[in-house]
Amino acid sequence: MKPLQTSSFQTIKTDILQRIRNREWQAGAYIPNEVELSKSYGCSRVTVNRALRELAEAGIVERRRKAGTRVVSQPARAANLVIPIVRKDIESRGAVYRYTLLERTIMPAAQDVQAKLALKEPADVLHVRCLHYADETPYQYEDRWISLLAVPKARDETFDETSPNEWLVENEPLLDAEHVFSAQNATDEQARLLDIRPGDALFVVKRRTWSTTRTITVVKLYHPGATFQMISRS
Amino acid sequence: MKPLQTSSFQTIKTDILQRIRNREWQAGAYIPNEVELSKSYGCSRVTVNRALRELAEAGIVERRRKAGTRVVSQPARAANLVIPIVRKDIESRGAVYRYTLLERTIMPAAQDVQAKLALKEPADVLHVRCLHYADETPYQYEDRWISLLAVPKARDETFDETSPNEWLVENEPLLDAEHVFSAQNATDEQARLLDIRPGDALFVVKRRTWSTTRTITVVKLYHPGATFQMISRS
DNA sequence: GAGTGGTCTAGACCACCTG
DNA sequence: AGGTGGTCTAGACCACTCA
Repeated sequence: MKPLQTSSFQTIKTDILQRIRNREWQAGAYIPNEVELSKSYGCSRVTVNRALRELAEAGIVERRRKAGTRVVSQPARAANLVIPIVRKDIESRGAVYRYTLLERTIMPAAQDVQAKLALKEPADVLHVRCLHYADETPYQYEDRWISLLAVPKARDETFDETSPNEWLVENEPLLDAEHVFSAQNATDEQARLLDIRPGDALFVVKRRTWSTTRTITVVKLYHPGATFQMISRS
Repeated sequence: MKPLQTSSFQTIKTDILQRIRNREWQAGAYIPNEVELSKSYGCSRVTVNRALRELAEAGIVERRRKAGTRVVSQPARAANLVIPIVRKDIESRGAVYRYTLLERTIMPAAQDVQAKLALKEPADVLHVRCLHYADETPYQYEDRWISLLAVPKARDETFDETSPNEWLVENEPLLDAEHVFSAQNATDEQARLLDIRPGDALFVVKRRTWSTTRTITVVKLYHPGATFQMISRS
């Protein structure tokens, strides 16, 4: 399945994982320090360090200076989740992508929007609602608020052809983001737009993106049948 | 918010990210190689390597030997998602945890179960259904299949007191796992168990865990109002 | 104060890939 | 064939934090 990893730090990482699995190193216990491990593995300390660092990033062990490295008792499952760009997601399934703009409004931020975008004073915001189709079937409904204080350029963009998703990736790339996933029943309007029945379960993704200080956009994505998959390998 | 990172590779990583944001290094373009970067930053190549490696892991750049390092055009959003152990999740919200066993049956695997657990021949499997409460309110309904071929010890465990979740964490820790998230409407039975209305939107997590070769468990978790949060920092 | 992990360096060899 | 990233080493200094 996976290509053979012959690098030394990988071998060491796997070996340490084995020992933890076999209870040779019990949960909660401290494992030998880097110097001792490097001696027993016959490698340099840096190599052991990399193995242990990656295990710590995976949540398998905890490390603290002076204290040492300890096996985490009940590690929470952690894994990398990838949320693709809608168009690519649809196209990778072999479907034809189409985009429709439903609304594009500029207005002063209302109380709740001001809070969502963490605006300190009232300011103009851009409200965009749109639909993404896969083979002419509604795939995702997008409801987005953009702070014009943070992205003034967005004022001149019509979003007729380009979806806000892609426009922002082009114009404000690599923002920090927070995602919250949940399930909710489709409202009448959502059902009409997505061509499903009211009450049908929707997979909802709320995304907030920001640059150093300013919150830039808040978006809610509604998928009727969407699933997210993630694989974690120890 | 975040502690100041004064380490050299962090500084370099941030600087490279800045240059990509500022379009100094355009999407799709190759950036200078490690030797050149280490000269311009006045550091060793290993330090640049670590910065670039982490950016590659974050999906910001792509690296190939001989070719070099290229800025990814439209990086898919990636982030680390943490799925805590139910009990810890509930207790961390300040609620009281309680567990109830609904069913514990040993039977030969039916066709579909055999497929789910990737069993090559018919074998006994353990079916466990249970409920997790937060402050006496149903919080999660769990429907799990355990391969007794892979975990024979489970045959002697009653799961009266300990939930299969925690029992497995204790007895078969650190398994590889695959998660699939989706939304679905509650069936009549699910609604009754979770004390909600039929049709209410449920957040569903399907988890498959395995060790080197054998699939060990398949579990479906149904949350009425559950949300998962994840934060990605560039 | 002292032990541990966190990081950096200079140099080296190798694996992989592209031209 | 040659350039690039991937990794390793030995030694070093530093930062953190526990006792």
